[in-house]
Amino acid sequence: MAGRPRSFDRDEALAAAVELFWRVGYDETSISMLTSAMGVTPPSLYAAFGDKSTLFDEASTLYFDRICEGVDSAAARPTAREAITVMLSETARAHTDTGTPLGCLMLTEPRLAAQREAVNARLTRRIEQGVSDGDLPPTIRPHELASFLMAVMRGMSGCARDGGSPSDVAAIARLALAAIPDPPAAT
Amino acid sequence: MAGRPRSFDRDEALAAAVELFWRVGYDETSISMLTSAMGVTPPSLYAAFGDKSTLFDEASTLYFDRICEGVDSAAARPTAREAITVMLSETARAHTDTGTPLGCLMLTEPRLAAQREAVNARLTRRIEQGVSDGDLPPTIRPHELASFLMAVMRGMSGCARDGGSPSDVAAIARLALAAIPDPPAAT
DNA sequence: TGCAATCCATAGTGAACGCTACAGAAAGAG
DNA sequence: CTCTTTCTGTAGCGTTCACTATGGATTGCA
Repeated sequence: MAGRPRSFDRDEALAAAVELFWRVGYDETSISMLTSAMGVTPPSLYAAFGDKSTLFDEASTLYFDRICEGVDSAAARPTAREAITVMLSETARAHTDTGTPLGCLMLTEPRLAAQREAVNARLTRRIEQGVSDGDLPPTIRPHELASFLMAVMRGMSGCARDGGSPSDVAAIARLALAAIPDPPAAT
Repeated sequence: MAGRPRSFDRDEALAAAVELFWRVGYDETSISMLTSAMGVTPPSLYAAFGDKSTLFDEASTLYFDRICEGVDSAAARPTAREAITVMLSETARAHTDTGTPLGCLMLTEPRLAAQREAVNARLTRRIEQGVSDGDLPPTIRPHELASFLMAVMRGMSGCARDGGSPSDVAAIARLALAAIPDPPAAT
């Protein structure tokens, strides 16, 4: 019932897989690249994580959870405008962080459309809240604004991956803010 | 000196390659997929177009030329704001055109960063012209606005590929226009 | 009709892919 | 110690990859 314990740290290996998928993408990442980066032989990898697709699911879910923390943290700001401002500037910073791969795995990987849709939904709800709080004008359509912000962040990710400087990416975020109308001044 | 003429139309075969690369992407497109789509056997493909990378260069250049026609056509509008409006709405329409693959090859394919940079440069020049014409305020930085618009269009491409409806994509374009400031009214 | 040139179809190259069978090594349980 | 269980390393499975050698088919030209 006991058996030999595994000789590697599963969490560390998974973190290495996240970094690799993030930097290279799913299709371009081979099993041999994964075993090298994770410090594990193929049979150990398959025993611990299943096949490549299952491993990617787990890795991308781990990544997604971190994204959601950032989204929730930004959404906790008192006004929707502040929430959006924080989200965009934090996105600009993260996408050009030299300590991680450039851009965003969730916004880049074609097969993660469901994650994007989930973030879009959270963003939509926060914007709806902002409308009912009166810090966004009632004329806006929350889902459309959320989709616009998702599009901008995806564009920021692509700009970062193309070698755009942190200030280039931050400028995109700053200009996007100009698209968000102020509410009519309540007297 | 004469020799047997080729039995396929080179332009038609190249157009099929463009469609396939556009729909599937460079890495995910195999030679066998290309030979099927183009109606050509591998030796004929290699004789007519060189290797896969060379074929992609030719196909993406053909695609790029069509993009540039659209950009130039939009840029010919009398004001920069009109030019941008046309460019965004035409992009929204093209990215969801059911007669072609969804999204944009140039904005999607990682190795086409040079083409994106070229479009960004054209856009920057048109915006500079708009500033000097007085139909954009002198406070804007042309390169930043161009990068913002590129980011939005890339986001529109991703939205379309994720299954966003034409009206979803068009809404992104419409909201982006709100980010462009009016010039101070010249009396 | 024969020659030279060019293209096409079959078939297969070596390499890399995702994945796994197998046997030995390392742990707890008795 | 032995037994059982689980992990590890080697080595290789079948498939697909990009790409090409070879030989026959089809043309223009003499």
